[in-house]
Amino acid sequence: MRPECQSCPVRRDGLCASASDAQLQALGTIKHPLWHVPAGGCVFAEGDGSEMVFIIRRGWAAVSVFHENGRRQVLRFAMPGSMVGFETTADGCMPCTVEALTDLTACPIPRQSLMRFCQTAPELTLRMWSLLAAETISDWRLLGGLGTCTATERIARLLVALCQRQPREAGAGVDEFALPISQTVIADATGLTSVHVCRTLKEMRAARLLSFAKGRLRVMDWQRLAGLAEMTAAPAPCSAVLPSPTLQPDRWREGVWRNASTQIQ
DNA sequence: ACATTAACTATGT
DNA sequence: ACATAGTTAATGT
Repeated sequence: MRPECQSCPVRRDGLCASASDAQLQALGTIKHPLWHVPAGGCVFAEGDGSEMVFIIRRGWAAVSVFHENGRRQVLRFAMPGSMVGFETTADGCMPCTVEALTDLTACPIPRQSLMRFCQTAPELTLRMWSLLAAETISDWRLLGGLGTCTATERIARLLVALCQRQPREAGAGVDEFALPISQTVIADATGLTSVHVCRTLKEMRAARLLSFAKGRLRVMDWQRLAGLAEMTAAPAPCSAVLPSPTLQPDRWREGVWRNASTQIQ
C-alpha cells in the first residue's frame, strides 16, 4: 500500500472504503502522485482533454460551466471524498471546469486504468456507483430548484445541502461550519446576482435564521431553514450517519436520508 | 477582489 | 399596488 493511501483522510468515507488491502495495493500501482492545487487554481478546465478522474482528499472545489453571456453556472460542489472527472464529451474533452475554492489535494487515477480495475472489483464499482448517485441526488435538489424557488429558498437549499455533506469538525458545535464560498459563488450556484445574494443573506440574518461571515456559517434556526429548503434537515452531516460499507449498496443512501430526517423529527 | 447599499427598472401576481 | 429580482453605480473593507 502506498504511504499516502495509509494516511488518506477519506480512506473511511471515500471510494476506497470498500477496497481490500490487495485492491488498495493494486490501486496504488495505477494512481498518480497527489495533485496539490492552490485556492483559485483549476484541477481541469472545460475543453481540456484530461485522462484522469480525481478523488478529492482535502479542500473544496466548484464544478461549473460557462455561458456565452459571460456568466457561469456552478453545477456542484466537490469536497473530501467527492469524485470528479468522470464526465467526458464524445471527443474525450471535459465538459466542465473544476476550480479549487480552497487549497486542494486530489488523488488522480487514469480513467482507463480505473475502468479496467473495476472489471475485477465489483464491490468497488458498486460503491463508486452509489457515491456518484448520492451526490447526483444532492446536486439535483439545488439544480431542480432553480426554476421554481425564490432566492431565499435557493440559498437555503444550497446551505443545508452543503452542511449535510460537510464532515463534522472536531470540537465545533453542530451549528457552525466552515463554508469557504464567497457570495459570488453562491450567486453562480443559485442563478442569482451577487447583489441579490447579499440582500437575501441580509434578510436571513435579520430574520435570525443564520449568520454568515468570513467563510463561516452559523445556523441559528435549523427548523425554519430546513423548511425553506424543503428538506427534513438534520444538523448532523452525512459522515456521522453513513452506514458501514459492508451494507448492501442499495440500502446505504436510503439509510442516510432516513437517519438524517429522524434525528430532528 | 469582494461585500454592501441605494436608486432605478422590468416582470409577474 | 406589491413582491421579487436584475442593473447600475457608489462606497466600504
